[in-house]
Amino acid sequence: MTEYRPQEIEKKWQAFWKQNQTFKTEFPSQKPKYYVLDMFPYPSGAGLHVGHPLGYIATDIVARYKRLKGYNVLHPMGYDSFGLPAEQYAVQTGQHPAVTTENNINRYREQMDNIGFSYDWSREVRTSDPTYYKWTQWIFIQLFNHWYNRISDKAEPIETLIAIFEKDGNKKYSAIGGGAACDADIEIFTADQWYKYSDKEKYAITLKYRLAYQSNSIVNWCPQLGTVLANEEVKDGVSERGGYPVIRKEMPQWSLRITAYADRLINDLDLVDWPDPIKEQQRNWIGKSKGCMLEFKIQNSDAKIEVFTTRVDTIYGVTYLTLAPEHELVDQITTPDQKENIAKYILYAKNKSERDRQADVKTVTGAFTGAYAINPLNGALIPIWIGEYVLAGYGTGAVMAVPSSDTRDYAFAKHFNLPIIAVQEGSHTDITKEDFDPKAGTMINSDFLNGMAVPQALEAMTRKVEELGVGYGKYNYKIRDAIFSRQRYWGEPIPVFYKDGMPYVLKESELPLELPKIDAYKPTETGEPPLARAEGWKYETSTMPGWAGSSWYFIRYMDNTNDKEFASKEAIDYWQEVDLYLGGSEHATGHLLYSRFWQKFLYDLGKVKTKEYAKKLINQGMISGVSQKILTVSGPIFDNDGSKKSIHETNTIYTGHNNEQVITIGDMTASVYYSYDYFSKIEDYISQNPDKNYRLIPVNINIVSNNDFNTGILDINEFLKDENYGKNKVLIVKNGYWKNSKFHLFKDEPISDPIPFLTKSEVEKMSKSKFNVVNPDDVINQYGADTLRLFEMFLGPLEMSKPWNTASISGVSRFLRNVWRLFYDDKGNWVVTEGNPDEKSLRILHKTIKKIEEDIERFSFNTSVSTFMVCVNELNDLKCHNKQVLSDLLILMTSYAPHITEELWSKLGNTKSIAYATFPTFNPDYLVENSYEYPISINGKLRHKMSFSLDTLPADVEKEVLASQEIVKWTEGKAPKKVIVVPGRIVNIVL
RNA sequence: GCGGAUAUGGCGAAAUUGGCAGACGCACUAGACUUAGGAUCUAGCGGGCAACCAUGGGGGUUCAAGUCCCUCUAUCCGCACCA
Repeated sequence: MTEYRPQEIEKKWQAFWKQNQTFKTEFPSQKPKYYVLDMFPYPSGAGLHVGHPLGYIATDIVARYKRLKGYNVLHPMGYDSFGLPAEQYAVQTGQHPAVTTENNINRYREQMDNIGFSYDWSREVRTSDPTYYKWTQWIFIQLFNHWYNRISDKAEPIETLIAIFEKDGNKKYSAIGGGAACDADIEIFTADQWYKYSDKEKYAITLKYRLAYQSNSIVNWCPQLGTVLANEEVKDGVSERGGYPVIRKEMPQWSLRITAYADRLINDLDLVDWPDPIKEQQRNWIGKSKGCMLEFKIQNSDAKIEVFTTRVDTIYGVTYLTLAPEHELVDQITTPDQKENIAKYILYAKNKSERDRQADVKTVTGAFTGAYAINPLNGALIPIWIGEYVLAGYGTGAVMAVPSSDTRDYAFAKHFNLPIIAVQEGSHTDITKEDFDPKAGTMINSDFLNGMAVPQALEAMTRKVEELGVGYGKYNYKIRDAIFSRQRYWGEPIPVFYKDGMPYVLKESELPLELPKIDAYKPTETGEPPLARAEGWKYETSTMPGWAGSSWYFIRYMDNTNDKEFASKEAIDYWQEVDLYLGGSEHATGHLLYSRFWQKFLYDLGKVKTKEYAKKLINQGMISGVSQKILTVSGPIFDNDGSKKSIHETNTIYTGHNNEQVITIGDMTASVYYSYDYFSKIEDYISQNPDKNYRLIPVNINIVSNNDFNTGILDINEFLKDENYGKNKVLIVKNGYWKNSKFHLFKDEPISDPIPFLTKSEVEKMSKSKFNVVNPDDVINQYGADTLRLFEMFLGPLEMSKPWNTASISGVSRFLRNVWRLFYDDKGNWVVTEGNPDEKSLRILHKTIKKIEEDIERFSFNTSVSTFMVCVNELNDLKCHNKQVLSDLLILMTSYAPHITEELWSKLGNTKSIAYATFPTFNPDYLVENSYEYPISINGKLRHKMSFSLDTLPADVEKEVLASQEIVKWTEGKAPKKVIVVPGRIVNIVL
C-alpha cells in the first residue's frame, strides 16, 4: 500500500493489537506504575457522540506516552451499567434491563474500538455484573458494621462502640452518630442501664450509630418515576431525568453517614491537584459555617427554642424569632387565639410544592404564633413567628431574626411591620438598597460590644454566651446524609433481611445477593418497589442508587477478577491511587464527592493506602453541537417588507411550470417555513411578541451544509422528502419565492436556482431531539480514526467547552497525508533514506521532542498537534527523509495517531509494535545555534537586530552592543543607564 | 444574591517563569497546474501609505504587561431563602 488509506490500516492495526494483547497491563511488575483513568460511561441507547471520546483520547495519549517512557500503565475502561433509562425501557417493553444494557455496551465497545484506544480490556468492569456488585454489597455491609468515632476521628467496628457502652454508657458519645436523626433520637443511658437492655434493644440502639442506617427521612419523592431522588438529582423542583415533579415525603430510607466525613472531605481537598471550581463546589456543597447555638427561653412555658446563628454578635438586634412551619415546637407554643391562623398557614406551606417554593422566594409569607421568647442577654420579649423562608432541614429549623443586618429578616420585618433595631453602623436604613456590608463595620446599641469590629464582636459574644450557659460555638454543615435507597429494580440489591422488624446484613459468604427475576419492572399496585414482585424475596426491596457502583470502581480495575477480596492487597499496594483522572465537571457534587467518602471509609478500615484516590483531576470541556434551525409560523405570515399578513390574505400562489394554476394557501394545509435571511428581518418583531405562534425548529444537520458561522444551507430536496415536517411545505426564501413539495408552487416568478434556503446555526448541547448529534463513526468513515483523534485534540484546550466545528478538520486530514508523504512520494515511491541525519533535521527533531514532552506533561494536547504540523512542514521543506529522524518522529506521534505511525513503523522494517519503542531522549546540544539574532530595543521599543556568536555570554553581548556604532547612533551618544540581556531572547537598553 | 471561570484577527486558537503578540489550522485573496475538481502547489492575509497603533474598557507597577495589581463591563457555569 503506497497511498494513505486510513480505513484499511486502522482496521488492520486494531485487529493486530487485539490479537497480540499489545496493551495488556503487567502485574506483578518491577516498573514504576502509572494509573490513568477515564470516568466510565453509562451505556445509553444513543451510543457515543463526538463529545464522549474527547477525554478518552486525551487519556489514551497519556497512557501510550507513559508506556513509551517506561511506565507500567493501568489504563482500563468499564461501564456504569446500572441506571434508570434501561429500567424505564424495561417498564415500557418488558425487555430485561440486562439485555438492553448488554446491547448498548456492545455498541459502545464497537465505537470505542474504532477509535483505536489502548485500553486493557481484560480489566473491564461492569457495575451491574454480580461478580462486581458482590463487592459493592460487601462495602455496604462494612458501612453497616462500622460507626464513626469522633474522638479517634475515624470509622471503627461497631464492637468498639458496644465496648464503650458497656463501660461508660453513651453519655460522652451521644453525638457520635453525627447525623441529625442520631442527635435527636437517642436517649442517654449509663453502663448499668445498657446491661439491663434486652439484646434486641441493644441491637436497635446500635442501628442508630452505624454508618449505614435507616431512618424516616423527608425525601424527594417522584411519583412518576416511582422512586426517591437525591438532592442533586432534583433540579428546580423537578427530576433531572425526565423533568417530572418532585414532592417532599417522609419515608423509611437507608442513609449513609457522609456527614461524619464532612470535615475530612473539606480538609483533604488540599491533598489533591483538582480544578479549583470542583474543589470550590464541593466546599460549597458541604457548606461548613462557623456559628453559635443559642437557647431562647419561652415566656410562660418550659419549652426552649434552639437556634443556629453565624452572627451571634447581632443578638441585641434580634426583634423576633422565626421557626420553620415544620418545627416540632410550633404546636406546643402557639397560643389558643392564634391556633386557627397557624394551622391555616402550615397547611398552605405543606401544600406548596418544592418547586413553587423555589420559584418565588421573593414573596414574604408567615404567621404569628402568639408566643414570646426571651432574649438571653437583655431579657427583652421577642415575638415568635413561623415562616416558610426558614428551612426545616438546616441548623435547628429556627432562626433569630436580625432585620437590621440580614436582608431576608429585613424583608420579613418590613412586610409584617416588626420592629428593627440597628446594631451595626450604617444599618439604620433600608439595608437591601444601601451599600451596606453586614460583615464589616462597628457595633452599636450592643452593650459591651459597642465600638468593636464585627469579627472581634463575634468572638467576644461567643465567649459571653458560653459563660452564661445559653449557647456554645458550633460548626454547621449544609450537607445531609446521603439517602441510599431507591425504589427501583435495576440497581444493586441492598444485602439486608428483616427479622422482628429489624434489619440484619447478609454474611459475606452469602454474597452476591443477585437481582431476582420479576415479571414486570414497575412498582407494585400497592406502591412497593419492583423487587417486591419477586417470588420468595425475603430481603430489602429497595436497591442502591446509581452512585454506589461508581464510588469504588477505580479500585476494582486493579484486580478485577478477584473473587476472594474486592482487590488484593498486593494490587492495591502496587497501584496505590489514580495518577490522572479525567471526566466531566457535572459530577462535582455527586460521584466525585461520594467516591472520596468511600475511599476515606476504606482507608479507615486499612483496605486502601491513600486518603484520596485521585491525585490529579482534569475536567474535559463539553463539546456542544451546532444545531440548524428554521422558523415556522402558524399564526401570522410576514411579507417581504416585514409587514404582517394573515395566512388567508396572503392571497394566492401560482403553481405549475407555467404559473397557470391558482390556489390559496388556506386550502392546502401546508407548513410554512422561513429562510434565515428572511426571518432575520422579523426576528425583532418576534422577540418582542413572544406569545405569537412561531417556533424555531431544528432540522437534521446532515441535510444542511455549512455556510458561515451563523447560517447553514438547507438541502431543500431532502427537506421536502421528510414528512416529519408536514407533507406540504411552503418555503419562504429571500425574495418572496414560494415553493411546495407537491406541486412546486412558485409565487410571482419561478424560483431561479439556486436560491439557498438558509438555516440559523445555534450552539447547543448535542441531543437526539435537536438533530445535531455527530457520530464519531461517521467522521472515522470519512477521514479515519487518526484524523478524528488529532482533530478532537486540535479543537482547543481540553478543559474548555467548545462547539463541534467540522470546518477545520480538513487541515488535520491534510497533515496526515503530509506525514505519509515523508515516506512515499506522490507517485507512491518509497523515499526514506538511510545514513546519518544532517544537523538541520536533528534540530527540528529535538525541538519537537522537547515540545511534545512538555505538552503532554502539562496536558496541553492542542499545541502538540500544531507542533507536529510545524515539524512535518519543516522536514518537508528540507526534503528530509532520513530514517533515523522519521523513526523518532513516528514514536513522538504514535500516542496521538497510533494507526498511521504503526503502519509506517512496520514499513521501516520494524517487526515489533511501535508501542514497545522508547520515547526519544531530548538532547539540548542540537538546539544550540552558531549565532543568535538578538532584537535590540531601546526603552522597551524594538529598534534593531544584531547577531552574536553562540558562546558569547550575556555580559559580552552587552559590551558588544554598546560598542556597536549603530547603537551609538540610536542612543545619540548618550550613556545608557542600564542594559538588560535576557539570554537567547532580547537586549534592552534603558536610556 | 453568593461563589467560580472566561474575554486575543473573519473563525478555532498559540504565546510554559512578565521578554519580538497573533504560532498552527480554517476561511478568504491572488497566481500556477490544469481546465468544470469540494484536488494539489506557491504567495499574501490584525489595522494603518507611514512612523506607529492593537490582546473587552479605564487606571497602575516595570527598561519591558495578553501575562502582575486596582477598577469597570460583558458572557458562561455552579449554588441558591443555608440564618
